[in-house]
Amino acid sequence: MTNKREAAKQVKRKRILDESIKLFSTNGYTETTIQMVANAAGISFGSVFTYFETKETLLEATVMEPLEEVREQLMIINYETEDVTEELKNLIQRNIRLFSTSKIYLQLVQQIISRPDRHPKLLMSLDAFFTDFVNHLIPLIEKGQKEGKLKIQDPELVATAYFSFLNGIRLTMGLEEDHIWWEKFIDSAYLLFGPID
Amino acid sequence: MTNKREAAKQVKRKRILDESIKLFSTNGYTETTIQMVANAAGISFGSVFTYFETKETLLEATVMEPLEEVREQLMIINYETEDVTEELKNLIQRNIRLFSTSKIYLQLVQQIISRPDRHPKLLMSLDAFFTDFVNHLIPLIEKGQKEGKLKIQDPELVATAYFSFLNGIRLTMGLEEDHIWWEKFIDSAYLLFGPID
Amino acid sequence: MTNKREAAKQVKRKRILDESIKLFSTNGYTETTIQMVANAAGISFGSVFTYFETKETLLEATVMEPLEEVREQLMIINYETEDVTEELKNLIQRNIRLFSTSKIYLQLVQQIISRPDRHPKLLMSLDAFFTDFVNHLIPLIEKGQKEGKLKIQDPELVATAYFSFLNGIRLTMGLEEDHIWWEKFIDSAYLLFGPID
Amino acid sequence: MTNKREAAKQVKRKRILDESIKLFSTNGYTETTIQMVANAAGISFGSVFTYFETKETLLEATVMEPLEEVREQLMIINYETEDVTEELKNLIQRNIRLFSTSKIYLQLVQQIISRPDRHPKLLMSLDAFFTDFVNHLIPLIEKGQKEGKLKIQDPELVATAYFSFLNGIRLTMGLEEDHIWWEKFIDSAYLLFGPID
DNA sequence: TATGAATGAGAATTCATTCAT
DNA sequence: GATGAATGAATTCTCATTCAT
Repeated sequence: MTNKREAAKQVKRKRILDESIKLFSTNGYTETTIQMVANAAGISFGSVFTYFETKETLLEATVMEPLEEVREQLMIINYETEDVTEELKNLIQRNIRLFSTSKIYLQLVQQIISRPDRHPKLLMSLDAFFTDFVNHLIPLIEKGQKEGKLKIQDPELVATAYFSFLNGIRLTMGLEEDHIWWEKFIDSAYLLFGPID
Repeated sequence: MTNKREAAKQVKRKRILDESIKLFSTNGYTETTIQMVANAAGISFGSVFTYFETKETLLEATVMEPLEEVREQLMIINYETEDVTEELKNLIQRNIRLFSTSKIYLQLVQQIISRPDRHPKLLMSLDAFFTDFVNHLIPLIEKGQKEGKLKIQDPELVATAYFSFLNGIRLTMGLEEDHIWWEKFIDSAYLLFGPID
Repeated sequence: MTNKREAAKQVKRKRILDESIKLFSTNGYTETTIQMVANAAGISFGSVFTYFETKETLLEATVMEPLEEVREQLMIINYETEDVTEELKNLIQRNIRLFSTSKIYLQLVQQIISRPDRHPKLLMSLDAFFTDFVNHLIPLIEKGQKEGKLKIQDPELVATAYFSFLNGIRLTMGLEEDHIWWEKFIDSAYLLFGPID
Repeated sequence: MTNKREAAKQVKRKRILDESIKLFSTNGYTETTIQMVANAAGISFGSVFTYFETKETLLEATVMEPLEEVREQLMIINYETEDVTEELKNLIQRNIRLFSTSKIYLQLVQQIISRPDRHPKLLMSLDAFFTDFVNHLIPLIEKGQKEGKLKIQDPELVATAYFSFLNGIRLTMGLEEDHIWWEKFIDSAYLLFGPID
């Protein structure tokens, strides 16, 4: 009984969130109206407020909830690998594919980052995410450097550069038509780690 | 006479533009009001319309005019150099310094890029700028590759990757405190070109 | 069985009413929401509608039901008294105490009276109450005048003046801190009846 | 030039204020919409905000500005009078006439007082006004008592009682039709001062 | 040219009421 | 009987743009 109702609620909530990603991403936060979200989700205007107290709250959920999914996929690293080079290339490929298939969501994230003063709460979360990512990558880089597979560089710098590169491509590929190019950037990304031969 | 008057006009126009960059960059287009611009520029809000027909027009000028300055500085390349490696490193350093000192303006540009559907006219211009930049860089990369100083890669890809990297750092450094880090990325950027030895 | 259930209902109904007095009195009719009443009464907001059809109905009950209690206490007059002066002073004392202890309720009543066009039904009831009060008082005043204890004045005028005075104090004491002052007004009120010596 | 424009502004502002008194008084603050005010004043909705920043600001002006006029008229007292009794009667008559002709405004004031927590700023001002009024009246009462014309009572209490009485009549006369009665209350009010003979 | 008053479309949010569970 | 999700009318306030002075 209650479960059924609760389930229905969750479904509806998810629908709102899904449509919000698209709308916020395309139109920006300010220029997306609650009415638009409601229409897209097939519910009445007032109902959006049943699920999200304010527009700001909705944005927060819209940004934060998918972030956890991204985190899960982005943080998969096999530190025990025999072949660091191989692991690194695989990791880059996974990351680039993730970025290339999350265009809409990432566009939204970049809007948030481009307005750092506006959504401070979100910015802090995104910043923490970034730090996490960098810290996850460092051990692998260190391993590669120890094994003489990678040039000696500050691992934090390398990880930061790599993450920046991923984001930068997303930004630039928003300008250009996005195509198979994405895959080509795997090699470029790899270079940032300073592979030796 | 007329010259004096004309000069005064240009000064005022410039003041509006300068304040617009800051305001649009910080508050975003929609959340910056003409009133705010007028206040910042020390004129009445009605006067803004004397210099710019609409808010959109103002944004266009705000984005496009500094772009020319950026272009000038970004496009300086000495193709005749004896030492491609040296020239490349100098170029990267100049570029990174330019990016690190243009934070406010670039934040504005990224807002535009994060909303590709919104300001199509501006997007086209920025896209053209990007293409220009890439095309300017290609000959130097080709020269380096021919001389055996750089790994053989698609020059367009390399140039694109490099430009993306610059933009990506700007994005990420907006998250992190911006500091001497910028300089450190010179080496990372250089790696993207695939230097041999 | 049914009695028990019925009793439980009455208890809940009373709880709603009690909380409504406080909330309507403090926040006004429009700015009190059914949700607030429900929260205060510890029930779900949907349940309020089980007990009161509409918000207006709730207000009516909130104003009218305590009025009967006030009526009972306000209308106690011993017409057969030997000493009119004594009876009058006692009556004033009882009335003033009642008013001083019913601040919250009276504040609500004054809100109703201050918006005569808004709740016409309630206003009629309050008006009838006022007329009743005046009519109840007249015989005592007449008796006092006949016995030469009170100055000859239109008894209806005197009663009206007295009732107005009570209400006026409530209003003014809302401004000032309410304290022992209330008791002091007994003498002032007495003067309105025109005591001789 | 500027004067003409400034004058026109003041006229329009006054029109808004005049209509606001009526509307707020009749419909209450919450149930008066800016649209209603705009319509009544014959201007567009948005223009109200040209003259008053917020609805709350408008209310404040609506309550406070007429208060100064009331103050002027209410505070006229000739302390040097030969005949305190006469002066007192005249004063009461003036006050009662003022109250009887300011019904609409006073109804608004009473709404404010009936919601003490809502408009704290206004309440403080009204409270200060009340204190002023009482303090102005005290010397005359003291004089009357010294001259043996008035019964010895705490002058502050008497003044407070008198002011409360005036307000109470306004409240009660809101219930009853307002008529010549007002004038009749002059004698009742006079009694509050405790005249001897 | 400069100013700022006037306008009104548009947006977020609130809330009484209804009604399915 | 109790609950709370759904609805949409209603309201305040914002702001680009126009235009008279």
